[in-house]
Amino acid sequence: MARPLSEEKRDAILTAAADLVATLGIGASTAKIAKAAGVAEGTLFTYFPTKDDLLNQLFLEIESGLAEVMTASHPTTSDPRECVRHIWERLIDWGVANPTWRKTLRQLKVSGRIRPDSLRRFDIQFRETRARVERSLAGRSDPARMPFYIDTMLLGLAEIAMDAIAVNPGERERITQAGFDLFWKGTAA
Amino acid sequence: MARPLSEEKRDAILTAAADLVATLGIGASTAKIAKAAGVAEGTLFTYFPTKDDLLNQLFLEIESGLAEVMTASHPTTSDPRECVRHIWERLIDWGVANPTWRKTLRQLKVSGRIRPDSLRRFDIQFRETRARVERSLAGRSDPARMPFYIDTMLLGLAEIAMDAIAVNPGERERITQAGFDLFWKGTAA
Amino acid sequence: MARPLSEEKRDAILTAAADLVATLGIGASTAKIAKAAGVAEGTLFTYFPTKDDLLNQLFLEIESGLAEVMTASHPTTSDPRECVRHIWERLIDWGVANPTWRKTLRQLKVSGRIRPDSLRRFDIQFRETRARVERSLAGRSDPARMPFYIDTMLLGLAEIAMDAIAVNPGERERITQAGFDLFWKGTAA
Amino acid sequence: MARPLSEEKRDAILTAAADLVATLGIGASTAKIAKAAGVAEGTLFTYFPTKDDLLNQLFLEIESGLAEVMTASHPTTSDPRECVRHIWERLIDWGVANPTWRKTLRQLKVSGRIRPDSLRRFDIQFRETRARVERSLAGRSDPARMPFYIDTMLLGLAEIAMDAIAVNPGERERITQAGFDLFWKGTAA
DNA sequence: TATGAATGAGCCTTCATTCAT
DNA sequence: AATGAATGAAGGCTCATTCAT
Repeated sequence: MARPLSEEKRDAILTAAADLVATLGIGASTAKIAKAAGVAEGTLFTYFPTKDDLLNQLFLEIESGLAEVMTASHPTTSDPRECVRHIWERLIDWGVANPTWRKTLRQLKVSGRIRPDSLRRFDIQFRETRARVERSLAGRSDPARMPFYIDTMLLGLAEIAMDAIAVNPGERERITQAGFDLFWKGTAA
Repeated sequence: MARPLSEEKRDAILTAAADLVATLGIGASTAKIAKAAGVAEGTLFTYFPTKDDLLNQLFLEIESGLAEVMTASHPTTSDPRECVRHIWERLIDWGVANPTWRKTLRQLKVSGRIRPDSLRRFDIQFRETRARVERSLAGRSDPARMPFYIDTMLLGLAEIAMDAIAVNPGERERITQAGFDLFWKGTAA
Repeated sequence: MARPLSEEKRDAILTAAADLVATLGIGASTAKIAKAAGVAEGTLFTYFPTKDDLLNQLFLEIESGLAEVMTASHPTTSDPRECVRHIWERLIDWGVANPTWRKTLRQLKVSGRIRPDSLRRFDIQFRETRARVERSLAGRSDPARMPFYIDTMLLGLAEIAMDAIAVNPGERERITQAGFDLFWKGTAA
Repeated sequence: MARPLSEEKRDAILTAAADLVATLGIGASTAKIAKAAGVAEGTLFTYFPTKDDLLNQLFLEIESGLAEVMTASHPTTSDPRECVRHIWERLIDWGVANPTWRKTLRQLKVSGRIRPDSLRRFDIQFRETRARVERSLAGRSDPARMPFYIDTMLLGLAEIAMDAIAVNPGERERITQAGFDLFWKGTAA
């Protein structure tokens, strides 16, 4: 009757990893992560058999959080523009509220150590939001370009906007607005 | 009067570094880089005193190449749209022609090891192109948003487009077009 | 609760270090020391975070041993001359018994890598012996010269004598005697 | 008809080596020494085929200087005590005037890289001075102990005194006096 | 399960020496 | 003779992972 793995410790490790990866890149050592999490070096490996596993779980955890934010709140209006705008703002809110996670995410994406299936998982979680955006753009955007606009550009633009806000927090409102306008006008047929 | 530093070797090191950083990230070891460049481990350090120096030079070299491409060719028409389109296409061309350099650049940017002055150097080299874009957008874009459009969005969008093309080379034409349209329409007042 | 640090290994490392430093100087590599101690290269650093730390601990360990020898045995007589002589002989005994430690000590002293607080620690350990010598010289030596005689000359002379014995082991008795006479007569008022 | 070796460069290298060895120990790199001497890295090796050769030459050069100082000046009196005292003071003078050389010498002696024949050479140069001391001690010191007093103790004591002065320059007079007294009284029969 | 000591490959850098110029 | 680029073997230290406790 072995002691069960502690959710608490798992989270502590993940949080510590996020912090250190954001700061130091994926080169952050497992030893440092363990210490920051308040667990022993070896304990980390009972929760994540491999550093790669830890990194992948971290990716999943963060992307889940982001997807959740998207799914959690629905716009009250049925106006297409307002609907996309609502999503856009949730995206920006998330980025502003979680600067560390964003940095971590960037490091992870660039690291080449996130497995294809980890990447795919995100698409699934994002599916519902995606559908809402698609409905909102329907009729006013070239249907052939829809995947490009939604899968490639929407998140890409949001990231750029978040970066800009990170550098210039005082401009948050204006950047959010300008970014959204660019997307909305740019995707019109 | 002794053997002069060899431009050839310097370039070989830089090229090898670009290849390996693109593949392995900035964790690519100096030993591997030296071997790939066909020089002794120690030789790398007579050309670049430090790994950080190597990384910064690499950044500078790549950004210079990009800036040069922008500056080298001028549009024939004076039509503003065509002028920006010309620049946009040079950007995409460069990205498609140098996929390794793009990957390297991303790794370097995210690494936190590029010195501020290296980053600033790029702004200077890009200044002329920037001015041309500014002139082209003048009158049709909100002046207050100009810096955001040019400094933040133009290159950002181009990068997203390049990524999309890298994943889907057959769609090059359509992505290039769609990306440009998004920018051009999106930046209208 | 994990495997405890092993006193045994620590000592093996220290002993190996002493041997190699005596022979090769402080340039002796940590790799060689680890191998000689029968532990992995990395293990050395779990016992001594830094080569400098190893060197300082080594210094402390050796000086402690020496100080202990001084403190451990007390002369039976209260005759001042015999008292100093007793100390002098303990000193020489120690040197003869531990030729490697003496060589190591010399290397360490000359290396410039022993921290001031490591040096000071010895003074403290030596304090009791020092007091005994001071009492023995009292009355027959110039009080103003006392610190010079005890702190500077006593140990210095002993070292010279030990060196001479090391070169000429057969002369041990005579050198010991001659050295002591030199000190005793030389410090008379 | 090749260019002859330049005495000047040789000296510059030797001087630079002395400085750096004093500061850094024999670990001082040939590259640093060459740079400090104002010559190219390779040039050092046309003057000294090997680092060991350089170190041995350095030793010889410094010991020669010291021996020369001893031989150069003769005491005016024929009083034995004054004669030894004169020598003792030359020794101390030299040490105080050349702190760097003393440090260098200590490093070299301890390094184990000075060849036996280099060591022997000094004995020869010192022979004349030695004879003078021997004559001065004759009659008042135990003849059997003469070699110990002169070869071992005289220079050893002088070194200790020099060290003490180095630490406490203001006490120069007193230390010189106390050291000499110790030697003189201590060597009486 | 939790701990942290143990491991040895690998990392960046330095170095004495050689050799093309 | 003088120069300094080229070399590859160390050097000190870090790391992901294993395993005794």
